[in-house]
Amino acid sequence: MVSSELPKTGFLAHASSDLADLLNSVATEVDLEEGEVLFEQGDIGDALYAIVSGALEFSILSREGRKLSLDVMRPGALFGEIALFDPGVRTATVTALQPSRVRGVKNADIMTAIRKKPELGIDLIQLAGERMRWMSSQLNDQVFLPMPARLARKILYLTVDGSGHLSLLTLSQAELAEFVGATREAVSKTLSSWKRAGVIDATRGGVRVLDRNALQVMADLHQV
Amino acid sequence: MVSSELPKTGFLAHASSDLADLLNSVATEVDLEEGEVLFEQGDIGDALYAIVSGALEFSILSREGRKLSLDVMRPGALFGEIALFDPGVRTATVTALQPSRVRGVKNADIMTAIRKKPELGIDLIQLAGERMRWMSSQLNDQVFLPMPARLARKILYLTVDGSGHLSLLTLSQAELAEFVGATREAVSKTLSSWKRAGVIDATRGGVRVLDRNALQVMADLHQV
DNA sequence: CCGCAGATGTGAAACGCTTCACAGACCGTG
DNA sequence: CACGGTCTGTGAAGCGTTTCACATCTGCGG
Repeated sequence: MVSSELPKTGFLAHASSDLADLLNSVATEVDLEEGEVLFEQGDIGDALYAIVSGALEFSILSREGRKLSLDVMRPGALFGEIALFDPGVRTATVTALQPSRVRGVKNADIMTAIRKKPELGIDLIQLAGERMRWMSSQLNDQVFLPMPARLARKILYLTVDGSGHLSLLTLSQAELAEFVGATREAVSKTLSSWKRAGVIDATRGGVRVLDRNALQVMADLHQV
Repeated sequence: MVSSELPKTGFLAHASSDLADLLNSVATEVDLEEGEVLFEQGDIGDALYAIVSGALEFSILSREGRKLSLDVMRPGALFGEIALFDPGVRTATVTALQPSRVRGVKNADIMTAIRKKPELGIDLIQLAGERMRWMSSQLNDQVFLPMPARLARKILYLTVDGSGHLSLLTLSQAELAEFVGATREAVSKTLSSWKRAGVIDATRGGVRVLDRNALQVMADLHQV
């Protein structure tokens, strides 16, 4: 049923072993191609997932088809926890950005596991808590910050990686625009001005961070 | 320690009895005057609260002091669940809109209770799930909807009450503006136009809904 | 019943972002 | 190596909302 090693990064790094045990016993593995959708906002879902390898995008959609991307999730990340005890409509869409492998555990299996090992329930509440904090900060940013500050924050956020900082972010300007909730043109214009200032270097299909501190300043400024 | 009856409305209406038992045994009661702040974004907190009576406002703050109000919570509502297993900085501010009474249960007490009654952990994950769904919809609204649609939605949302619909919403236009994330002037102008159309009636310090269906339409429209 | 503070109405100007339109750059593929 | 499609840069006009500046209303305390 399970064929590959579970990573010890992301949320899994500090969760109790009960969670890893669960993912090693009753989970089913799913492989995704680049661009494949694991589940979509509006689907009925009752499974929690853990990322084994690859990278998945987490986004929400408007009724008119506009997309707001929120996160790029990497190995060790857990998601889909809302559906755990409130199996129902998914509130977000998850898409593979690269060929990826995930493990899913069904609602019912987690319920029985929690009744046997309450510690597991505590882990999952903590997971939900972290997600809530994070969602709350996203709402804060979207409501209170002007576009350039949101852009700076997302670039900084998406270039941290367990150990340290990645300087290169491989997202097109169109994709970045979906992350900040703005148009490609607006993103292009601010990136251009930052490039002129030597803060970043923009190449086709990617952004390289040159001066992290300067970006940090942009992220706090309310005017450019 | 506990002197008054716990309501059977809100989240408490469909939670397991373990939760009510917990709130009846180890909880401490707090009385709040109108305008009093129970906790503030940034505080360290480790308690979950249930509302016994009154009404509390749930809001988030920007660093510059702007406020986005999200909800008015009423008897039977539970909140502060993020702090449960991730005791740390509160992500929101809770203020009494009227004299209110709440019951708080500490992190540690809930942890021991869950280890004895795993069912309780399931209840709390469900609570977290509901909150997540709701936060997600708030983010969706704020990002994708124009101000008039957000205003219509908030008015509709804040005038439902367990049994049916309240027609009168007692919030000033300035307060409504904080709920929709806009200025008082902008809110005043759209309310005026709706008043002219006979959809609502605006009096000093309150809005009365006359035509719920028409408001429903405004809530879905992307242009006025 | 007067006065006054807070609540509401409304217009004009400014601003940030979108929309639209298009030009140029890059890159895989035939 | 030329072509087509995607990605990027940028200007001009438009739109919704904020900001600012007042006028007006309303209810309560003196």
